[in-house]
Amino acid sequence: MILSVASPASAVPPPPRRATLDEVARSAGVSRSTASRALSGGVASAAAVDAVRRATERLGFVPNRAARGLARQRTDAIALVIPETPSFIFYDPFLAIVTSTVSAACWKAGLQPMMVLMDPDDPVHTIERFLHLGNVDGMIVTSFHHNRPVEDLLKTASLPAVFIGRPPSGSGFPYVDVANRAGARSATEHLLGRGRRHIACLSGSFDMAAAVDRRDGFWDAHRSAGVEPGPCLEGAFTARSGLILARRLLAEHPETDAIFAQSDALAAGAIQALTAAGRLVPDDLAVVGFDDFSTATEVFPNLTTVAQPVTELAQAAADLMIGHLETGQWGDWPQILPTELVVRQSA
Amino acid sequence: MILSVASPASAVPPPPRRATLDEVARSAGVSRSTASRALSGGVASAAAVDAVRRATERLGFVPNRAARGLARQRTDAIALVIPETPSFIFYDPFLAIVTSTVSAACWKAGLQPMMVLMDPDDPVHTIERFLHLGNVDGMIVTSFHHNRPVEDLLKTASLPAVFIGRPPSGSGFPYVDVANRAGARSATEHLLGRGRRHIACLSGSFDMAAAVDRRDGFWDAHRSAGVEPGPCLEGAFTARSGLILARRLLAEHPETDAIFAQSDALAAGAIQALTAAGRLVPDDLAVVGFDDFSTATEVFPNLTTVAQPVTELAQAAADLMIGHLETGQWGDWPQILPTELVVRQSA
DNA sequence: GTTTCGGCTGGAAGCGCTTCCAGTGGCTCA
DNA sequence: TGAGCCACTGGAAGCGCTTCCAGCCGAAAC
Repeated sequence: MILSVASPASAVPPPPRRATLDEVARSAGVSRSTASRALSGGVASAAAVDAVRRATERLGFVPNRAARGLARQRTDAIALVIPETPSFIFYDPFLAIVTSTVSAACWKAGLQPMMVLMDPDDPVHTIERFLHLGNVDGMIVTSFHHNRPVEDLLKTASLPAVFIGRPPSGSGFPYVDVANRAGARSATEHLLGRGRRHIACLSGSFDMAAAVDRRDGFWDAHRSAGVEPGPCLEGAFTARSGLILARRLLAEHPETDAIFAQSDALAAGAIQALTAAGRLVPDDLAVVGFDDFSTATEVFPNLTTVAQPVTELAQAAADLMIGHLETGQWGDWPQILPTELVVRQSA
Repeated sequence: MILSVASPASAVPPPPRRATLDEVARSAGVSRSTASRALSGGVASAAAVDAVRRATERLGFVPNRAARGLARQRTDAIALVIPETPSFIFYDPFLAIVTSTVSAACWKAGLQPMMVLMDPDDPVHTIERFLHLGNVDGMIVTSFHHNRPVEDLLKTASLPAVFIGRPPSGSGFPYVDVANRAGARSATEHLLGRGRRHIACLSGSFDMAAAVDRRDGFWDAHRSAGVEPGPCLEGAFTARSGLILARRLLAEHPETDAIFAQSDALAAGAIQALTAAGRLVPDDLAVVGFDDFSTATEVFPNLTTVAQPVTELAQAAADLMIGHLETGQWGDWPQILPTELVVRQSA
């Protein structure tokens, strides 16, 4: 398998020893305690702080994380738990935004974010091992599918946790979410308002709360309008699923004149199927999506969709976690962020 | 911004204190030293090992990572450095494979992988801060663009490092790579073999070694065949770039009868542009890609492409790093893995 | 001039683990 | 029977940091 292995003997020097607080203190002419206080904002005279600061720079001192963690009984790291297999994660814009937002928030707060994924070969165990290892102070969980073992695991990990997206069962974890139900309702009302009367719903998997909530919103709108809701087909939040479900829909429910797709990807897949079947969007069938990610304006016709504030959502989760770490108290939750219908061409 | 903040008073109990080695030792009726040895495979009688194992289970003991790290002077964590902004990373199949492979390899070796991305607002500093914090034993760097500050940074971090993909300048870092040049050559030879004489190359950015090497392979094939190479257009390794470059190509070099695209994404984008322009693939223009990711069989016509063994590549990098951590020595490098031309419909 | 106070300080005791070192006891071998 | 080994063990000394606790000093209060 290996083609070439020419071997220029190791060129990389062994890492030089790092300076310790002791050395900094000595170099600054103060005690270790004072140096420590000066660095971490405890009581210390201006002169001491200054001397320590200078010594720190002179020696290139960087505090040892393990030692600090040991002494303070905290790791200053938090886990971003995404119980999905890596291959999936890398195609989901939602997770991309969540990851980068949470990471940025952590860095700003002096915390180290760590991504915890699931090893497909050994799903529960990798997470368990990580969380129980006591190397994080808390966790932010997202993209959570209803899954007893994992949920139990998170509970027994006895770590503070925040969920992004309502946990499926009433597990008592603090969480933030968007107004899925209201958003779905407004999307459906938009379709009803345009005179559509045979509206189908393409849904993500019902093991996720978002899918359930959006379906309920879809039903709410129908109930209020006194219109019989069309079929609700369950799949996944992906384009591929949209394609498949839309094909099935055309075959089984030819009277359908509108689709509420629970994600932009589902909508995009559906539009692909509709177009392939010679149906015009929005004339023959109107389509509304959910997300307002970049896909929404990359497909033709551009998607009418329910915009959800993912950045704010992730930020809220991070704030909740960070606040708890700092104060020991949970801030207000659940925080439910509003969605907004963005009308474009597809409906 | 926040819609609802009903607040069920904090329901999450404070984490219970964890058992320590001392307690395990006492419970097992041995000394702490013996317990430590029993757990980490040092010399210890079978009876002692067994007693400690049982006590460990009874007490739910999990070793404290910080304490262990402090005592052993190592963190048992390694950084996967991807100097890209998060938004980019999440759409790259190469990185998806690398990430999951490296993670799995680390877990297997008892190491904690940590993803280090670039904060777009503060590119160098986030990495610097992380690496200098001394919380990893080594790093695996990939998707590296030529970038002096970052390269210097990696050097001064004085951590053992392995690159996936040849570092642009001869920086002396151990690395693994695929045979980019040979792969590109074989792709080009395939096109020449089919009688194409006006072959263009759509390239990724030349600040990455892969783009340079693949271009060189493209030229190699032409030189050997005594054929004048067509233009080489530089962009990025993305579908969008493929679309744009192919349009330009059609306008500026209408005689072109084949395209060697340096990635599947580039090829897919190019095919989209060609199809839109009414050109038939492969009849009017043949297209060869590079990667053999899932895109290759998702576009129409299916891509003839150069398959690269990304999983093996990532595994090799992880092995190199892990080996160094265990032995203090670098294994053979560079390891250059072979590519293979997969012939499908597009050429 | 003495007491009181408050701001700073250094010493020392850990945090939970690893590992060196000097045993201890049971064996084998002469 | 005693010397010599060997396998195993516990004590103790750290790893580098934080933090409690006295103690010191000068300034304010009496």
